[in-house]
Amino acid sequence: MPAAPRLDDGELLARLLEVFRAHGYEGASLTRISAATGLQRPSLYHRFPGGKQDMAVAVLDAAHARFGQQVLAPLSGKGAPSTRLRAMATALAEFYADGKASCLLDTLSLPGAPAEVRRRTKRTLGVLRSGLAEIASEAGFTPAAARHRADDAVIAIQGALVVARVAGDREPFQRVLKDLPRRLTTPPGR
Amino acid sequence: MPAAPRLDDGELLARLLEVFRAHGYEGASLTRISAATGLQRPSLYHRFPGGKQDMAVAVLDAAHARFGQQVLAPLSGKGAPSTRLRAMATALAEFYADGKASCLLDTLSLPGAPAEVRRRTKRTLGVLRSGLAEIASEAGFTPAAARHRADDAVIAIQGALVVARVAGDREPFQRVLKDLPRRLTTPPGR
DNA sequence: ATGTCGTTCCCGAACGATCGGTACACAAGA
DNA sequence: TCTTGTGTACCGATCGTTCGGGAACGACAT
Repeated sequence: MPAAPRLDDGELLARLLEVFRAHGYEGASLTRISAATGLQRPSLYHRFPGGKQDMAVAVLDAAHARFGQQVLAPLSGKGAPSTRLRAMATALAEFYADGKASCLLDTLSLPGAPAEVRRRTKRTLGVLRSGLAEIASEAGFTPAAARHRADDAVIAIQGALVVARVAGDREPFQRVLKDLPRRLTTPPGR
Repeated sequence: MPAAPRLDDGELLARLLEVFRAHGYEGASLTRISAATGLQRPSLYHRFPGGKQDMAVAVLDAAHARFGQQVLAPLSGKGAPSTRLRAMATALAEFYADGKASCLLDTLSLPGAPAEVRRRTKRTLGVLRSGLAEIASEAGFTPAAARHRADDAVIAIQGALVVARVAGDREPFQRVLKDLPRRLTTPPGR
């Protein structure tokens, strides 16, 4: 029927992702978004009738899905837990551009973002925690210990991304990823 | 000599700290700052001629100083490293309101903040890393190992604050603080 | 082939509101 | 009176958003 989009939905969401994760919700002005996508502001409203909040929600939903497929799915595969965790670390490195990119869950969770947006950050963080807890449990930890290990891993990833952004030093992030299997499988007494 | 300020500098900086650490640089609009301090915008320009950037810099400098006195100073005291680290954990808990407050280094390091501001976040993070590395070194680690331990501790603190904000769950933050002494003093093989 | 028609996509222009910032006058203590 | 702090009023620019219309395309009737 109609005219072809200048930017297919996937590419558009990818550009939006970059803007939101770099600048946060309030920092992602429509002018910046317009510049990053090549679409004028009114055109963005054609794609996202709900405006900026719609864009952020779409980005979070897409990231949630991509996270499930690329990062969490390998955890449910076959092979030793440590093998699967190494696969996950590789996926995480790509997801966060080796530490160069910030995490949406961080930048979109400030109180300036709409409640709907913040709720989605909470949801995605929840599935990440649960996914890691499950594999830690599978590696032999009690449920409580597995939950602690998983939280420590999530904390390490998020913290490493903050350090990478603030200090401009990606080495800690890479080390965290490398240590991920040990973190979630090695028993405490060595 | 002259008219007394409605708010002494300390209280003013404390209010500014809350706004900046909650909303980040771009989210900390002068309207929000005005509401939080009770001062009209022109009055803020009287206190900070350089405007918003001056306020952010002043907040970071004050936090840097307070951080040095309340958090880092206990590390140079006497007693076993683990004892000093417990004192530091207590100070950190207060500094971050038990996990309810975000970290300035996180929220003020987004690319929307002026370079001068981001540089200060980098500086403060640097002294934190160095301070922790020093005490880990004192606890018997090689310089390289101490640096890793310190980075892991910093990462854990920052990550725990992100998790606390996103998930509204402060338990991981409290656990990180509790584990701080072990993290920086216990040898790897248990 | 030709002409509309509905649909999809995009943009120029403009809206009210808020942004960061300023000029200036008044109020209060030395 | 002189200095310092605050408030009223206002600046241009940008904020997120809306309106209306033009361009491209498939469908359908002539």
